[in-house]
Amino acid sequence: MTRRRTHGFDCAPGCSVEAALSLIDGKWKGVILFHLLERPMRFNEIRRKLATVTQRMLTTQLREMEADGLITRTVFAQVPPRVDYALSDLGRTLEPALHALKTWGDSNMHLFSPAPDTLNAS
Amino acid sequence: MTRRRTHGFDCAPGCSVEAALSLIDGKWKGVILFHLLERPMRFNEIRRKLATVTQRMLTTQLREMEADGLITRTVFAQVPPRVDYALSDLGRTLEPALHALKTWGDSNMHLFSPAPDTLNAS
DNA sequence: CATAACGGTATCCTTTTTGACACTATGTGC
DNA sequence: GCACATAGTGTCAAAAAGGATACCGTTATG
Repeated sequence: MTRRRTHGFDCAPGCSVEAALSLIDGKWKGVILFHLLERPMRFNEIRRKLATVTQRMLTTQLREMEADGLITRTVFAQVPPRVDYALSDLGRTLEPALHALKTWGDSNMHLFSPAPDTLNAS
Repeated sequence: MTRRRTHGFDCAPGCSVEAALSLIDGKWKGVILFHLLERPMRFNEIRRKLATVTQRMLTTQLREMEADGLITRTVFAQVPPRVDYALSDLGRTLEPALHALKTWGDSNMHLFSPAPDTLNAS
C-alpha cells in the first residue's frame, strides 16, 4: 500500500474503511493473514505457500503486521531456529472481513484473470 | 497499492483475497466506494468529501476503478459540465466486504489513532 | 473585465514500496 | 571439509504511487 505508515486519515465517514485497509494493504499481507487463519506457521512454511515472495519482503510484511498487533511472533530457542507466526486476538477479529474479501474474489476473480480454463486447446 | 496493475497473482488459496484487495487498494478508493455506496455523486462532490485529495489523484482513482468495472462514469452534455460517478453492478457486490472492513475499522480504529481525546491538556 | 464553478490534463518531483542479491550464525548429515 | 536447513539482515536499485502546481474551455455572475 501505500498509505500504511501515513497515519492521519481524513476521517470522512469512510475513514474507518481506510484504517482497516491500511493494515492489510501490502502486497502479501492479505494472503499471509489468510493462511494464518487456518493455523500458525513457521517462516519458511509461509514462504513456501507464497512461492514468489523474497525473504526480505516476507520479513518486512510480518514485522509490520506484528507491529500493528495483528500477528504474534514466537521464537523457540532451538537449532535450527524455529519461529512461529500466529494471528493475535486482534488479528482474528479480521476474519469476517478477510472472508468477505475472499468470497468476493472467488466470485469475481474470473473477470480479471486471463481465464486460463478458456484456453484449453486440443 | 502496490499491486494494482501487476496482475498475475501467485494463486495460493489466498489469491482471491489479493485479487479483491488489488482493486480497492489505492489511497482513496475505499472511501470513494464507501461514499458511492450511499448514492451517485459528481466529481467535485466527491472531492469535497475527501477534502485533502488533489484533482489529479481523484481523477486517477476514479479512472482506475472505472477501468476495473467497479464504477460507471456518466457525462452530461451541459455547461457547466456534469459528470456522475456511480457504483456499477459489480461495484455494488463489494458492499458486504466494504461493510466488513468498516465494521472492523469502527471497532478497532481507536487502537491505531493518536487517541486525541487523551491529549486534552487544558 | 475579472472571477468563480465545473471537470478535468500535463509536467515535474518526492516518497514509498518492492525486488535482487549477497551475507550471517548454528548445527546436522555425508 | 562441504552442503543444507533454519530465520533472518544489509545494501542497493528499480518501479510504483502519490503530491504540487499550473493550465484548458465554457458559461454565469458581479
